[in-house]
Amino acid sequence: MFSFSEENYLKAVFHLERKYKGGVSTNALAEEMETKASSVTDMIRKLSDKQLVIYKKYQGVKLSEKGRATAIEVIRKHRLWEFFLVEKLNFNWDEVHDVAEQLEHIKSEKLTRELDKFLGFPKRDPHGDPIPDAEGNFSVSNKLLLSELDKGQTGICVGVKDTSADFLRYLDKNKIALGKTVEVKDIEDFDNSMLIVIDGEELRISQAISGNLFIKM
Amino acid sequence: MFSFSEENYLKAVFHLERKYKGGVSTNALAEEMETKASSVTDMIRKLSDKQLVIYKKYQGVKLSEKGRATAIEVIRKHRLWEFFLVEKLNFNWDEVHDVAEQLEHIKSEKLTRELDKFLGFPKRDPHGDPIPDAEGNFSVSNKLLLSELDKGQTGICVGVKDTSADFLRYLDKNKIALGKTVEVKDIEDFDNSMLIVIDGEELRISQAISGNLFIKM
DNA sequence: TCAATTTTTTAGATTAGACTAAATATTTTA
DNA sequence: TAAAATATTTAGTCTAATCTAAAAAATTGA
Ligand SMILES: [Mn+2]
Ligand SMILES: [Mn+2]
Ligand SMILES: [Mn+2]
Ligand SMILES: [Mn+2]
Repeated sequence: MFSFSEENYLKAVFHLERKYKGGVSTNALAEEMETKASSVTDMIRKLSDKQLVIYKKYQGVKLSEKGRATAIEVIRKHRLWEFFLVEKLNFNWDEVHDVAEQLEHIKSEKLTRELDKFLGFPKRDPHGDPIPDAEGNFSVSNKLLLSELDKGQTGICVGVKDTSADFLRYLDKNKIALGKTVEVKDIEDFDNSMLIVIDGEELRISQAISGNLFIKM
Repeated sequence: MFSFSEENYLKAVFHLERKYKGGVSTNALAEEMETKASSVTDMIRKLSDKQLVIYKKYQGVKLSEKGRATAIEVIRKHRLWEFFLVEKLNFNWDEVHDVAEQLEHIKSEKLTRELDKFLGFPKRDPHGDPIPDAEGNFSVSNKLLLSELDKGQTGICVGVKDTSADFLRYLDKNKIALGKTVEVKDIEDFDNSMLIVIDGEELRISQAISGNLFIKM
């Protein structure tokens, strides 16, 4: 059907559309894909010819319905595999991304459907991101960043914005995990660092941390 | 590490070495890979440059130790994934090959190791072929073809030579499965067809069938 | 508003892997 | 043992996906 590269571009456009509502720019896409703008222009043309994106020169791209469905299907597979790796194969949540980047391109409807069933139709991946169902539907919960909480407020960790291994291992090291309750004890005006309580233990975290942890109140 | 194409060629050389002991010819490889001899020559050069095969012009190829280890690793993954699909995801044995052809190229040592463990270190894939262990070791049992049995002899089905969906579905339809006992009731001289007994039922099979079913006595 | 800066596209190359057609080497057979 | 047949390699082309450098369009801001 589509090449790995085409699928990766579609996924990138999908993720960037949240931020760039009026159309995703060539440069934004080049940065996301870690490639050159000229390469992006080439690929955009190709995706446009295949009716996967809507493109007018110098105006950026948007996903077509077909492009969006394809992107969501790839994301569904990525997250299902991440769930599989953590739940069944003893992977830690900081180890799954690169493998899922490969597995998301395996083409087999039956495989995806049966994997989903085998895993019990999970709703969220190990990083708290929603897993689209077979029809491409997924919940967008109204979570907020820990950094947006005020002193005295309490919430539950439900996801991470940054999914880098470094950040995830920091969280592991400090016993911060999805599902746990955090309370904002104090906020330092100077650097916006926070004193939080988690598992009854006090912990001081920088804004680099609180700005990458999703909370539900 | 290596491209999908390189891995597929190595696998093909590995399988063909059984038949062509003195070196696998360009044409044999071209047929196995369903490609042209000229493409094979190109790839052989590349594999030779990478020290994966031993090659002298016009003399065919053999795997180097490094090439053999790589081929075995790919075959290990292929068969582990086939086992996974049948045992955990409700695939039938005639549906697994194409998906395994994709999955065998996923690069992650941890994934292979943990999948193996998760599956309970299986020794054989759904078609009766041995699954190499993490060190690349696997048993080569001395099975023979059903067509080699004489009238009156009995054996257990342990594998299939042809793994095409058509053949496997024929076996399913006729209740022939690995592990079952077959008895050769009669052999027709004219066309070598056999009258066999399986599950207490008589069945007449052509040589196309008996020549593709492995038996252990 | 128009020159400078930034963004995007175009032009031209490169690499992997495949193909066709032609050349050359090897093997078979008369 | 020399044609004939077959197998293999070489030469040249093609496509997908990438790159660099240059050109062109859009945006910014003095
Ligand atoms: Mn991921
Ligand atoms: Mn994830
Ligand atoms: Mn197979
Ligand atoms: Mn198999």
